[in-house]
Amino acid sequence: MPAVEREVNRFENFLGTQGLRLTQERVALVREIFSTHYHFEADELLLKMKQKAVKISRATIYRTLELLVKSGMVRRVHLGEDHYHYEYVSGNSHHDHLICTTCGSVIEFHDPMLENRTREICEKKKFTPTFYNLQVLGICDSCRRKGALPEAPDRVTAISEGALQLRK
Amino acid sequence: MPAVEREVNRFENFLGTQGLRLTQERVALVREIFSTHYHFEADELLLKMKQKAVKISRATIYRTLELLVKSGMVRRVHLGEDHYHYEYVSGNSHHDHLICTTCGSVIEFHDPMLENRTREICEKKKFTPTFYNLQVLGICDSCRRKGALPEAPDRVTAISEGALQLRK
DNA sequence: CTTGACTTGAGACTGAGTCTCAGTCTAGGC
DNA sequence: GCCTAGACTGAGACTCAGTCTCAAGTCAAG
Repeated sequence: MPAVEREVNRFENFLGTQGLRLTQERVALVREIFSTHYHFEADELLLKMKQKAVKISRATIYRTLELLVKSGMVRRVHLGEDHYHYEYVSGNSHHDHLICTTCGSVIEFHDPMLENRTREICEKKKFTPTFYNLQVLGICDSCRRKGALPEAPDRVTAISEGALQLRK
Repeated sequence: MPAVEREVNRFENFLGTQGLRLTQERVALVREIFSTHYHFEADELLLKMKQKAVKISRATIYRTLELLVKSGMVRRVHLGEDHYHYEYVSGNSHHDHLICTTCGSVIEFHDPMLENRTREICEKKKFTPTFYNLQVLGICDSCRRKGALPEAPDRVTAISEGALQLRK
């Protein structure tokens, strides 16, 4: 079974446990999400479906995304901009993001050492963690080569909350 | 000079370098921010000023916050909810957040080991970081004692982007 | 075929944040 | 003291992601 169909199946199973149905709309969305996108926005999805002449309303998109998040197949993340992004979860692996403030590209990484250290800190503070999220904003290699400056004042200010003064 | 007035001064200096003026409204906002709040929201500020019968419009609040962010005195952060929070920057120290999904409280911490490791990762990926931000969502000690469960499905889903499936 | 629960689209609504514009203020030049 | 340019402000319109409502459609089970 192709990977996408496996995801459709997974979603159907989840829906089953909730007494919900796998409809045409939901199938179409899951296929779209798991075949082309990795990080995406709700509106982007709406647009894509419109382009493909698949009629799905905004409400349904948001509703389906909510279900996908609940099922654990999709995750809602902040990538610096002021609205949500979504990413699908493959193999449930946790990862963090390096986000280029010049071109918007996202590099993922996973680092057990960071994770362990974070856990240690939580223990020390008697905090029971359920989820953690590390974002690093900056300039990716290819943008730096093109001469992008770390300053990028507008974007950085807009995104990232006073980054400027951290740099000396 | 009391701490708050020192901040007013700092802001005035910044404004000066930009050819901008320190107005009554700006003074009032800086005083408010640096005397009572630590993490706050724009709307909260609007409300407080209204309660104190200080007439300041929403536009001015947002404009002033933008200036404060630019000056580096205030930082804009995402604390899980779907709008911005602000925090003032004292002594420019970087720190991260443990956010309780039950009571909303925020514990700050700073860990050089994490910071170094993050820097190493960036080097490895040839990424030039300008800012980083680590958030951990979970349950604080006092909520846990009161029996709060890590599940808190609604809030966690709403906030935190599929946290549920990370937990086994 | 009926019932009841699930699903959908359309469009109204919300709320944070932004923008515009006309009027006000102020520093600096005369 | 008066003028002027440019900074500043409030009111309210606007935007845009996301949510909600409601009437109509669909489907499974009895």
